[in-house]
Amino acid sequence: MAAKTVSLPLQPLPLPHSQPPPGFVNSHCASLYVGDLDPQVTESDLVKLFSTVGPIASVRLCRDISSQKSLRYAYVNFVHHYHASMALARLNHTYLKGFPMRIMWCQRDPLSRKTGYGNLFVKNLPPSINSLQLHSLFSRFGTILSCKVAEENGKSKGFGFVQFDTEESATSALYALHDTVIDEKKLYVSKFMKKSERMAAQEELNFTNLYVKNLSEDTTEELLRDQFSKFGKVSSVAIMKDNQGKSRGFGFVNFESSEDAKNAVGALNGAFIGSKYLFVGRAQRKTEREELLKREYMERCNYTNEQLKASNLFVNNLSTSVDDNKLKKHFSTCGQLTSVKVMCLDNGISKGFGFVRFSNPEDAMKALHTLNGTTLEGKTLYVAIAQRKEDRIRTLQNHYAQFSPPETFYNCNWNVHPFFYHFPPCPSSNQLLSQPIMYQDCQQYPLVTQTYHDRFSIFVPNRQKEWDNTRDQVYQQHLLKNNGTPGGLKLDSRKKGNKRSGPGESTYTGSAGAKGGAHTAGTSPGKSRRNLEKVLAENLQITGMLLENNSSDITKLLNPPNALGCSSFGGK
DNA sequence: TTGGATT
Repeated sequence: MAAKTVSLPLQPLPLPHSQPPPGFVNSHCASLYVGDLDPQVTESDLVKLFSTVGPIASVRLCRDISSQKSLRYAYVNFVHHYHASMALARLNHTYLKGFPMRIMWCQRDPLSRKTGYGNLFVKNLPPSINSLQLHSLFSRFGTILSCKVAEENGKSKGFGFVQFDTEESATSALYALHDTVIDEKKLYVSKFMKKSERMAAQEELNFTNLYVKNLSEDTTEELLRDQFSKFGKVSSVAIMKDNQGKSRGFGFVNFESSEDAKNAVGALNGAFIGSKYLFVGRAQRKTEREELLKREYMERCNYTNEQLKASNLFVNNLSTSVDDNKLKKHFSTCGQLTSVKVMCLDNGISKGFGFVRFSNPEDAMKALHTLNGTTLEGKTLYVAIAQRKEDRIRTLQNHYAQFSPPETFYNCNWNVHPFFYHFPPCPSSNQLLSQPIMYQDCQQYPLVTQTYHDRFSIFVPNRQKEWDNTRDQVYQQHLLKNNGTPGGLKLDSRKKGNKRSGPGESTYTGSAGAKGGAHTAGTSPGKSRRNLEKVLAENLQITGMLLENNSSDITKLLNPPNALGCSSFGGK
């Protein structure tokens, strides 16, 4: 059946050391998972092959309990971690009885396999790329846990999988390698999605049935039909009613065409109909809704409260033209959203800020890092981890307590430096709640480094220059107004003391210091951005080479010698 | 052309 022949090594490999060298990788794990085995592979085949690398403690080939047929995977337990590590480097993707083995560190916790964390799907691979080459191509972006090209009868099926140990590595690889041309084929790289998830995504694109809520009591099915028919042929309208025949405030409108349904969502979601603002969105099937709720619940169970908090983002400086849908569109590029809300006044006009909740904190962090400072409808977005109201009040009160000058500061008639205008004079909790501020504290999120800047600057790190320029302009205008003097301050020594403790002074120092803080902190957006840029730059070079060179050069490029200078055992 | 694992 398989085109390739048995490929046991012809002679035992030379062992560079019988014992792990001092200071070698800290892990004690010496167990490997060996998958995708030929069904004919036996325990003795595995022992024979793996013991060429180092002493083996045990091998277990998993078999069906009743038929005793091989389940095509095994555990190989070495005596030493070092030899396990070496076997992984030398034998992964090599052929045993015609099948390339997929070797991984033994990972008993199925979570990463089940969730698809860091997992990519790659398709449109040229037939020349096998698992080892795919591994080489992706390995520059991080640590690969598992990688394979799907094969049938020894021939590539043109697609494969690469799972990294972090989402960050996977995202870097995706951005860098998607659309790269190899052997005249343009790679397609995406996040791995289970079939059910893809079907659901497809369904989301092709829906015809709409869920309509927030209906006023007097809204009739006829009125709804009238409104929705403006966008295309409506096949049914139903408002849900209670036992007394009273509207339950929600219903369904089904269109004949999915395009019309989408247009209706765009136009009528948020529209004022009857005496209320409608919510209009894709109707979910009952099972789908139940599944979603169940999944959300399960996902929440896998995260700590602190991480869950970090799935919700606060988005400020929204244009009044941005509604829930536009916000959703802008943020859904970073992952699956579970809710989007632009906060509005009673008259439906946007308050200029909103909240975006992702299904997981990783996607929320990606959005925070990639979308903070981006432009939407002409305005520069400010994105931060959302805080609960009570946390925000506490943070702000602490903030003001630290920086507020004595009461006399507010009562005097100084010509105050314009930097001070950032601060309202009376931080009562009512006032704190009445308007959004530019900054929400990140201290609750465990993965974000705490710096002075993180806690106290009201300025967005990667917009720092723009902010500084704006403030300089404000200050210049201020100077002009005051005949070129910095406000004509007449300070006695007491007042100078006050000024030094004033909020504007502290903020200015804090934000200036933040430039260093934001770019040197271990997990800061600055570093992440730099890494990504580096990776992209490297890839551009590689892509350039791939485009220019012929296939033999490409093979060399994709198939560098592995850790021990040995590319594989035969097979090909 | 979208995966996976019982020592």
